[in-house]
Amino acid sequence: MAAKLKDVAARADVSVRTVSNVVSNAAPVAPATRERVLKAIEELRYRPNLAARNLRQGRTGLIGLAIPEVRSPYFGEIAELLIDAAQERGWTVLIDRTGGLAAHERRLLADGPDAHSVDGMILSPWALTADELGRRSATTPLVVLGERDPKGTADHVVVDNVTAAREATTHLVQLGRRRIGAIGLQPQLSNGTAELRARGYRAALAAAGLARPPELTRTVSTLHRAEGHRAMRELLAAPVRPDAVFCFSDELALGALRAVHEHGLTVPGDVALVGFDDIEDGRYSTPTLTTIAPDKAQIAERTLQCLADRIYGRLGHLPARHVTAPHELLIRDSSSSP
Amino acid sequence: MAAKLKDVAARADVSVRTVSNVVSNAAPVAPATRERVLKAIEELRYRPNLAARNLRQGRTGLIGLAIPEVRSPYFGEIAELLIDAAQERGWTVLIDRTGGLAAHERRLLADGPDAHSVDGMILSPWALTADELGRRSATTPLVVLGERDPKGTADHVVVDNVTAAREATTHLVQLGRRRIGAIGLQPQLSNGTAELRARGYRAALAAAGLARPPELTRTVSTLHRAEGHRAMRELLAAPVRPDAVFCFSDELALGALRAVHEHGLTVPGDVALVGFDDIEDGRYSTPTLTTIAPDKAQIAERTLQCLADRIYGRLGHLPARHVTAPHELLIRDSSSSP
DNA sequence: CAGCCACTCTGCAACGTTGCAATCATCGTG
DNA sequence: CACGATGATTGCAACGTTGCAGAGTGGCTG
Repeated sequence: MAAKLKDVAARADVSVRTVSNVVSNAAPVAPATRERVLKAIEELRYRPNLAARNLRQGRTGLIGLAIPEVRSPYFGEIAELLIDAAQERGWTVLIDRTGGLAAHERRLLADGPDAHSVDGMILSPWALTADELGRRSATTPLVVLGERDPKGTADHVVVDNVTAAREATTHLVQLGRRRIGAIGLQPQLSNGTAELRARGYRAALAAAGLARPPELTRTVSTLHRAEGHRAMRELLAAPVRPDAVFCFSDELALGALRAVHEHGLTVPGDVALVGFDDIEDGRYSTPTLTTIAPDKAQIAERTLQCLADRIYGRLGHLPARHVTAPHELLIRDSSSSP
Repeated sequence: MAAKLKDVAARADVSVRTVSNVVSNAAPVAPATRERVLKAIEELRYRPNLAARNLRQGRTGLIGLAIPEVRSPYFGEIAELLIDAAQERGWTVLIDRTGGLAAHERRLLADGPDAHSVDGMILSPWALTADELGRRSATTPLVVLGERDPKGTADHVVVDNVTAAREATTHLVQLGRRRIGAIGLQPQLSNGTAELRARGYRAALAAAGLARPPELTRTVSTLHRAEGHRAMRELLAAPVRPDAVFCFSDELALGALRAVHEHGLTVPGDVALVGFDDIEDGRYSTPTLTTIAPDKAQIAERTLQCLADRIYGRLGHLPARHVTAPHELLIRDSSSSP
């Protein structure tokens, strides 16, 4: 049987309330008393009962994190940083894998994760439209990762996808490439990210006065390697072969890289590649992968900052905040001309 | 204000207890009454308060998962499968990243994750000795991932590391390789896994009558790519260069792969490589990576099976179980002789 | 020395749920 | 028709904690 406040109180010969005051620093306690209580706590190995505390305070100490998948390198890295940032603030993260399913995401918005009550939610939506996000009725503080409706009711933490994609594409232009393709469009998803990156891609080509033949862009169903692999094979099979491709994720780029090699061509010699996300894999692939690196640490930090502000009500009912985290173009071997 | 049982009861014109009975199926309720209650629940958007339920029942519905890191592909994949398996059983997984620190792991064993109470724990120890695991005083059901003291008090779910490592090494022998190195020994860790794989590696060489010069084995501080990269560089710089290397993880192997390429050599032509874990990255690297593939789905499933048995007391106080999940040697391009 | 204040400490009640035991209605059976 | 069995429903208490209001103690001030 675990020790409770009552047991500690009996042993230290004080009231239950005083023990509680020591434990949670709710009211001043005389040094001598505090000492005695702490000793009793130690001896009985007392640990507060979270369920009771939560019931009383209406807080759970839990943060819900809903992401499409844990195993993907990008989300894995983000999840880890978020978990660390949450831990620093005394929260524990409860992970919910949406699998990118709209129904699952919708349920989360309405009910919270797994029927567990949480103090706040971090959602990385995949299939949900900005509209649905905006209409959400739940009152749990929510921070959305990724660009969405600016008029939405929730805080957003984003990177500037249009600018980043433009920079990536412009980099390829400056290498002297002229048939620059793109892999990663997702017209079937209401997910705005792919569209924003596509916009940056087109803007860069337009600025360079380059043609934008539709056969140089490929849509994908997921951002996984397999899709990048398939898409690149299609591009290489077409009559007009690209001499560079901007992939909307590093995983797509790694799949594409493999397809190029299988086709007997070289990277960056025949085809230059740029990815997006700066996952660790890209630093050890052959060749290493040029990529857009979002500042993930800052994304995590600002996300929790937003959440904390909402939970502790520091923002009152201010309108939703839009935080843009910085990014950087990391030029590595897949796009350097040796 | 969220609706509670009382509100629903008032609206459905029944007692609080009856609503509770409908919600938790604790006692039979007449169809008509149930209907009325469900309607009220719907209208008021009632959701049970978990904190109160937990307080009353002494259960939390939470499972702690403690792993060294979330971002690593292997643990990410395992975590995802565990989360899914837990969800099927109505549990929510709470992830605690130990960072592979002994102190952190020790604290977990004593206190549980983040001072949150959980119904059960899954621990993938990194730095903890079998001895410390065995001396654990906490009574929370615990399942340990990875081989440890067979006399321990906790259930274990493992793969047969010795056999797997022997198979991997024997495969290299059968390719005709004679200077077969190993990357991944971790003598500084009490973690038994590396030692077991090393044992299998040595056994295979001994069985083939091959020499085992110590300069062909490399220790590492972590299982990351960077360490594999460094270790392989050292092996290639030595006077006796290996013609094959068994890496104790796929990440090590991918780092090693890069080092081989940087050295102007080819895989598998000059050096054949075999990894361990079957992470997704290895299926898309160039060349694709031969590896030992543990049956991760089964690891997750059996782990939760064990945990459920403990939590629901089906096993009573039976001695600790040792479950061995199957594995498989997947031969891919990094070790085929084209 | 009365009066006040600051500092500690305390008891009570409540958070929302469920286990327990009791009550009430209904039905089948001897 | 009486009685027990069965089924449906209920009230009370308790889980371990903290907010609140208040009591006790001692010192300082006027």
